[in-house]
Amino acid sequence: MPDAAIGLNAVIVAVTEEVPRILTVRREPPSGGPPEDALPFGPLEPETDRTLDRGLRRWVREQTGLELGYVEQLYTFGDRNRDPRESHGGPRLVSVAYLALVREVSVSGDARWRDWYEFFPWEDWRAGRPAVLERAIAPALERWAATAPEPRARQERRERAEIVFGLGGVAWDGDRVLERYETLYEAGLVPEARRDRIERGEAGSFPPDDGQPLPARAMTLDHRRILATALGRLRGKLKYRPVVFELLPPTFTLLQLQRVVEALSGVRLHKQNFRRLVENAGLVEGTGRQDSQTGGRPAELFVFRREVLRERPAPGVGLPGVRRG
Amino acid sequence: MPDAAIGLNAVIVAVTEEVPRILTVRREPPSGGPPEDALPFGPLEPETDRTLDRGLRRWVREQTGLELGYVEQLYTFGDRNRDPRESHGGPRLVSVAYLALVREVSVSGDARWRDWYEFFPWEDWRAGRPAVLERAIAPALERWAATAPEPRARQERRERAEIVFGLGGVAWDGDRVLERYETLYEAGLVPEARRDRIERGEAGSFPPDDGQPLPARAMTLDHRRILATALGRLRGKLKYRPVVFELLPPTFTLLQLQRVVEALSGVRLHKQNFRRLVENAGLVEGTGRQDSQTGGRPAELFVFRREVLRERPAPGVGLPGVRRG
DNA sequence: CTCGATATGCTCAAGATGAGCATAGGAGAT
DNA sequence: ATCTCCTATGCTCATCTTGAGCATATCGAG
Repeated sequence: MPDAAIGLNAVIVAVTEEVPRILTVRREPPSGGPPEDALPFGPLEPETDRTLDRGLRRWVREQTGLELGYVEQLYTFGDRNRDPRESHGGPRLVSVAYLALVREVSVSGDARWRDWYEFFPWEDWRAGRPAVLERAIAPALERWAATAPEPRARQERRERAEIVFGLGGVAWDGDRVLERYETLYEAGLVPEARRDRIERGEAGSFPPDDGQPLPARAMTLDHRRILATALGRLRGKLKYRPVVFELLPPTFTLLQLQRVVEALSGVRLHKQNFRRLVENAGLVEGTGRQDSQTGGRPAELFVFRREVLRERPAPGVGLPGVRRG
Repeated sequence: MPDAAIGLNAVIVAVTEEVPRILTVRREPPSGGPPEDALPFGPLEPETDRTLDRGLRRWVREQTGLELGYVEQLYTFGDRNRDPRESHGGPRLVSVAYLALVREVSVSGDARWRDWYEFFPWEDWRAGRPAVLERAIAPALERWAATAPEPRARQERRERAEIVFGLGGVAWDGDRVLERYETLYEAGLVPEARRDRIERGEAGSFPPDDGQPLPARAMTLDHRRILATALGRLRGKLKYRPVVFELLPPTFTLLQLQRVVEALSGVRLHKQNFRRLVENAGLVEGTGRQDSQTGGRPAELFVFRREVLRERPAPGVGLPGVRRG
């Protein structure tokens, strides 16, 4: 049975000051050149790592000094030539990606926290519909659609662009982060699409926008795809599992909770309805104590109510009162 | 970088005559003995399989003659000693499991279709709360809880049993298939738990019910765990993506649609509300033609409405009017 | 043409959601 | 002291969704 190497990637998420952040390290790209942002990653040690997530925890500890708590498997990436070294005799690299949620924010080594919306500016609707959508994405996707050879394919590309980016009257669906990234990749609007094609020797003239990638931070290899997978999964999970609390201190105000949910989902919520939902769902419990750092009337401090797991089949925060863009 | 072997597993689902079926093959267990049920599986060929799902399609074709359509990655299983051959010098085996939905039901080789509820009888609530819950599962889990060494651990086991199996007044959550299977595994109520412990040389006296596994069909290795993962994922996905239609002929009556949803989710639905939901959601479109095989008033034939993908962010069938057990 | 069976239409109460008004209770400025 | 600016928190109300069930339609079989 032929062999392959198993890699482990971690998307480590924290939210501080209303900014969702992910932990990155700096790595030289395999083809040489200046260091790029990367997710913490490393190989599984088949001899010593009893389970995949233990291997992951070991690697993260070694690279960043962080002890992970909540961890969840995301997806396994195994296309050939994810890493260009494969074409030069390297082994087939299959990577298992994980999502981790943490509270702490002190890291060591070359690790640093970055706002995840630097990598996906079009995903943050908290200040309204991002301008990059109309200004850059919509016209570039229209050029992409127009250059398809068949009328049928042009139609399909337009439809896809409208559905995933909420153009032409279609509603925005926050969870489709990965579909949006993949559409941009196929349209040649992210620099890694071009880089990958060059490395594979397929530098055709095909996608029209190769010269002007969108204003967003890139990552090494396919790490931005992994990040998009993580963001989409987390946004979805928020709605039916009480995972936000992994990102909050043990005690918090309802506005803090709301801000974290907003940071992750990328939309602003209606405050009163948010509280009603969270309280009626029995997700939280007042402590009687107050937080006077609010700059206004002091807010009550709440804790997560574990019993909710007994009472409700799928307790999550939902997104009450999303402001329609 | 040390190497490992990549395996690919397929959970292939079809629904015929209101029975959800999965495709199994017969395989000798690694330790010898009579053949057991297994999921179609085989190694990734790093040289020839460009992507993981291509490798999977190739293997399924070779083993069963089936061409897969809809395919979705489920989970990657990588614990050490999933396959006992590892302890005898074999390579570390990491398996990527996939879910596939098909319509066709003719297969070749030693492949055969099996009712998936044979493997999980407690998951089928269509004829009311399964008797095995009260008769066997609840008391066995209580024994398991009672034998925990610490009072705290006893409490935690009871709570877990109640939450995942809907005991003691907790509502049944159809999606938690995997959590239920894993609870039974830890409690020693499925034969593979005992088998794995013996193979690892840990045949302690610890779980109390080792002698009397539940009346359910087992599978080789950890394939029943993979199957539980698939069932849970499919039940969840049903609610927010129009995947049922992958299992139906292009044209169908609303009752056929309802029966397939019921077969998968394991609960009976309120008919009128189901139609209202499905029609209001714009998931289907009448064709004007009728099916007169109903044994009653002829039913209109419907088709899936692709446009729904444009209109709704998360179109799925939901489960309106679940009869509370 | 009546029975049994299923399809399909409709109603109605209860609950959830979207949106906004109104009041409460702090801190800092005047 | 009191005014002003904040944020917290309580409450209302129209609208939509859901759960449940009644009533009627339309077929085949006897």
